[in-house]
Amino acid sequence: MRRVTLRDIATETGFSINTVSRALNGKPEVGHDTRKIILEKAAELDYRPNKLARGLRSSRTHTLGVIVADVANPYFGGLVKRLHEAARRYNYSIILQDTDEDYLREVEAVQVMLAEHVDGLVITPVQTDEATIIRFKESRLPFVLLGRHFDDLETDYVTQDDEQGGRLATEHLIKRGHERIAFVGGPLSISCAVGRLRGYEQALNEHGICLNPQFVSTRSVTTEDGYNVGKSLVKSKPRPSAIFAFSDFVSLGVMRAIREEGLEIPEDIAIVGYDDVSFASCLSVPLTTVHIPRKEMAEIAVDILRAKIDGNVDGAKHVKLPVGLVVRQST
Amino acid sequence: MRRVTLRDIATETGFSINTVSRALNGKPEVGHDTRKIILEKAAELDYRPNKLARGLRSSRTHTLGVIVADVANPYFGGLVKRLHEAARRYNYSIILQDTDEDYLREVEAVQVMLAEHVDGLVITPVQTDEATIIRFKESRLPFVLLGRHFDDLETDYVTQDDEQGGRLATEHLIKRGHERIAFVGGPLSISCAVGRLRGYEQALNEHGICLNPQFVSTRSVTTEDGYNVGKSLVKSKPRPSAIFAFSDFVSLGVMRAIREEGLEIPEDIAIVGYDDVSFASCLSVPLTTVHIPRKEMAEIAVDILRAKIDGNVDGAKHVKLPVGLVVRQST
DNA sequence: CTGTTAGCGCCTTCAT
DNA sequence: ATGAAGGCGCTAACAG
Repeated sequence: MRRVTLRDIATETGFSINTVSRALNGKPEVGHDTRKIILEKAAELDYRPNKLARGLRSSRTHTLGVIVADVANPYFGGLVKRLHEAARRYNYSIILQDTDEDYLREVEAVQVMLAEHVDGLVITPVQTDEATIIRFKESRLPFVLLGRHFDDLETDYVTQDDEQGGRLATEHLIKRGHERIAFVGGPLSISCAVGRLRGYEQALNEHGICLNPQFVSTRSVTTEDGYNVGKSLVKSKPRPSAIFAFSDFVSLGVMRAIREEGLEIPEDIAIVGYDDVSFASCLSVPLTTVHIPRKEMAEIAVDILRAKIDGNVDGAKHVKLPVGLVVRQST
Repeated sequence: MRRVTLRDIATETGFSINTVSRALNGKPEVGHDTRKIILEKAAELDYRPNKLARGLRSSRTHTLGVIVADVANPYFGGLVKRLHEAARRYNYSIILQDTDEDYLREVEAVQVMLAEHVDGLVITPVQTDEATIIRFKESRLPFVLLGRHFDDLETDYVTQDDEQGGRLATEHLIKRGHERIAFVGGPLSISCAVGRLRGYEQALNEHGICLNPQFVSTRSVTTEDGYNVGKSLVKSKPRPSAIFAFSDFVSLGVMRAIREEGLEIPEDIAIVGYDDVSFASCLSVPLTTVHIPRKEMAEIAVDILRAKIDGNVDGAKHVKLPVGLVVRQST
């Protein structure tokens, strides 16, 4: 029950392997009848090309590498899903590597991708430094950063507009009448954290609210972090009347801290998250959050890669997509 | 800036391509010094084998296929993460396909995996029928079902013990003094749904509680479903004092329905979920739920696959791992 | 111990 | 419009 190869079709139809190959690849220089016969036989035998052989020959594997920090996190999971969808449309397969937020793993993942001869690479780093990225550029493997970028590095990237997101969230709270708005941010080594903080500051500024340093922290990534920071915020005096959190996961922690103090959301403290992760709408108090256009981001990333793979490059592409505020009941 | 090949190392060291290959592959029949020279040169040149060529030659790609229903769902995301970890340990790469719970996509995914020449396949189907699976067996590609199985099909599988899970959850509620325990189950086309229902029935039986058909439904998969079923349960008279839901996602919906009626968890209605998804512990009322040993499941699945790939087979393996109850504040 | 020979399945010349 | 030859990079078989 061996695999069907070009040779099989060749012997069965009487043509040469070559003609068969050409017919199957839709080359123009094949006789009409010949092509028909060959295609029929191929279908009959359920021929499927051997990607390995093809890849070896053409040095194209029709495979994209995807490196993410944590697939178990629905934020990345969603991204991976979209990437897969986009890639599928062009018959690209996806090789996945999870770095578990670990820098060494990321380096390793890159090596694997190189060994796999992926045609292109999407990488969604979270907290790595630039070294990996620089190494990339040297490897000449087409790649694009997703959801994060480095200001001082000339690479292609597709991100959400975090400044806008920060502004949207903060302005929304201001419009609801809040002035004591706390910012439970992420570490500033993450580019999105910086953008969101800037947006927050801008919004306060524009509305003549001065920033209270006590209300600003930049070290939360997990729910746990959110809980801890939330705890101290809730106990501070005066306490904030609203909180803008780095992510929906961080929000979960903050919400819990708020509730543990016997306070109500949004009556006592309003809260806005970020990411619009799947469960955000399902919480007991559905979470107001910033929606990231993951689908578009994934599609654009794949398009950029395809262009680079096909050699249609005209300088690095920098795409920053607008985000949207999803107002639910936590504000 | 071409890739380094065996030939490069061969010419530079003066040995034949072959010897180089053997040295690099750790074959015993290579001289000590020779090996040393070759390894050094390989390191110096930063040689990395071409997986395509290797795969073509040896018909082993050192790649595992993973087909899941929805990576964006943290349940599957977690599974994928674990699979990746397990595979990584043996230097297997992972090709991912997301079926989006769609049967046709699943069929397509299998084709892709075949074309990719993966060495083995892990498949985590949700609601497909057996046709895909049967087709597999014919393709002679080593595969293992994860988290689900078919009673009447002789295949390898690794699952959690859903009957036990159903029993654990129900017994826990009974011990807490509940008698009016509702079951918000999943469609019985999903094997886990069947197991959980059986466990539920058994537990009730053993404790002499008779099953109230009004309290049993089997059609919830999403949070939305949970919400709808929850709504009607909450309004029924007498209403249940506890609810055992098919999954944590379904629980979210049920919890929301409960709250909307102005009832408290767990005081008015206790609730137990299933899956122990990442956010279950972070909810305002942390969810009591059944923990599935995903890590072990993933590891065993990979081990089974490795054995099959290496031809060490001794009949289909059926592994059913015990689950555990994680008691939190929703009960 | 090491080298030679022979493909894996495909595609790209070049010839016919 | 078709065929023959060569090779992508690697490994397995057989010599020496």
